[in-house]
Amino acid sequence: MARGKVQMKRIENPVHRQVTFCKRRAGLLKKAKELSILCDADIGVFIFSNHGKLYELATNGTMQGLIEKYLKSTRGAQAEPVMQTQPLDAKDEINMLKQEIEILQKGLRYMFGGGTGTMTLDELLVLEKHLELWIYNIRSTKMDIMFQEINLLRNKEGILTAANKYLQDKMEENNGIANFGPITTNNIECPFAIPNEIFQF
Amino acid sequence: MARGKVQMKRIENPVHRQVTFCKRRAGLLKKAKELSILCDADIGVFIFSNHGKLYELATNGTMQGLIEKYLKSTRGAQAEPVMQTQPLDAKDEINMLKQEIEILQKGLRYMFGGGTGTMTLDELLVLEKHLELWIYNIRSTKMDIMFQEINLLRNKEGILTAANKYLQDKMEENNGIANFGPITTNNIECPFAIPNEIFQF
DNA sequence: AACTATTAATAAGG
DNA sequence: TCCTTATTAATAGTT
Repeated sequence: MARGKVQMKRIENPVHRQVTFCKRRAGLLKKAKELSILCDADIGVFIFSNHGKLYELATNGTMQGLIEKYLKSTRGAQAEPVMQTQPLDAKDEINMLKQEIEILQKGLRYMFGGGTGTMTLDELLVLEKHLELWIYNIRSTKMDIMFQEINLLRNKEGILTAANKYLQDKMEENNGIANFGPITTNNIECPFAIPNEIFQF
Repeated sequence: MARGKVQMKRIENPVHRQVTFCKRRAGLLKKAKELSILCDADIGVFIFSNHGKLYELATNGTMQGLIEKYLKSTRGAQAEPVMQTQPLDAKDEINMLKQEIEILQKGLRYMFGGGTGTMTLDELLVLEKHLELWIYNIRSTKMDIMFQEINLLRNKEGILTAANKYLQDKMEENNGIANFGPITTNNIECPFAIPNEIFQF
């Protein structure tokens, strides 16, 4: 805007480009601040130079708060995850769960591995939607199997206790002499009594 | 910048303010685009009007991609979550896990509840760091308790089976007549044989 | 929305 | 990188 009109294309001279970058960057951030003040707007700007250096401005609160606000205001335009409606047999379900675990673990690697994964934000949003359902399914399956096991063992306990009592009665009936007391397992504490709440997670 | 200097403060006249907002918003986005083109920079701008309407510009790719890049470039300056190093007794551990579950559930409400929660991004980052450890702890505790239960029930089974055999031997010894066959529970299938892999999740 | 007087931004040069 | 200055671009107030 001075000493000659500027062509709207990349400045090839690197020194020239760097100078212009500094000047116009300052101008842009100033303009953003002014707009924010004059018109009571909430503005976020971030600029990555061609060498990857970040310059940012958040006019109100933090950039993170602004990004949250931005993401919130753009939610809902996202594709709904496709729901599985058909019932599956146990083997298919286990395979499905395993596959979901793989995807989930990919997600976890992304989230906790410092960005070394390659998931896109879109993938992450789908993952987000599926996560709760996956956890629920996996928990349900695990709990079902374990409770089934526990109930079977309790049934065995009942059968054996009954058999025990029957044999003892028979012996008393036949001999009239009981040479030992009744055998029970009631003195063994069952940890299930304590932490039932934990299974609600 | 014309017909009089403008005071750098909020324009109180709403009509005036709205007009200025439109003009300067267009100017700001134009400047951002020009800077991006001239200097080969990657720029994201988002503007929330005082009525919450969003105007955005992402010069290269999508805003989501830019936000990812932004978040990635600002990671590492975050505070490390404080790790618990002292061993805890079972009750404390359960309480800790419960508390962590509450925070986790708060996080889940935030992530899946459409933003009705009030977690900040900082909270979410801490949550992120803790999540993997929490899940591991919760799983370990649950598995420990359930395996404990299962082992106790198996012990009971063993005790009762032994008692059973002892009583039967005694009866045969005393009577010389066994009026029924041995009682076992071996015909009851145990589902644990099938899906052991699922517990590795 | 269009116009235009005026200010603000900035390209080139030092 | 900062200062200066000629010139262009943005825009405040008006119609």
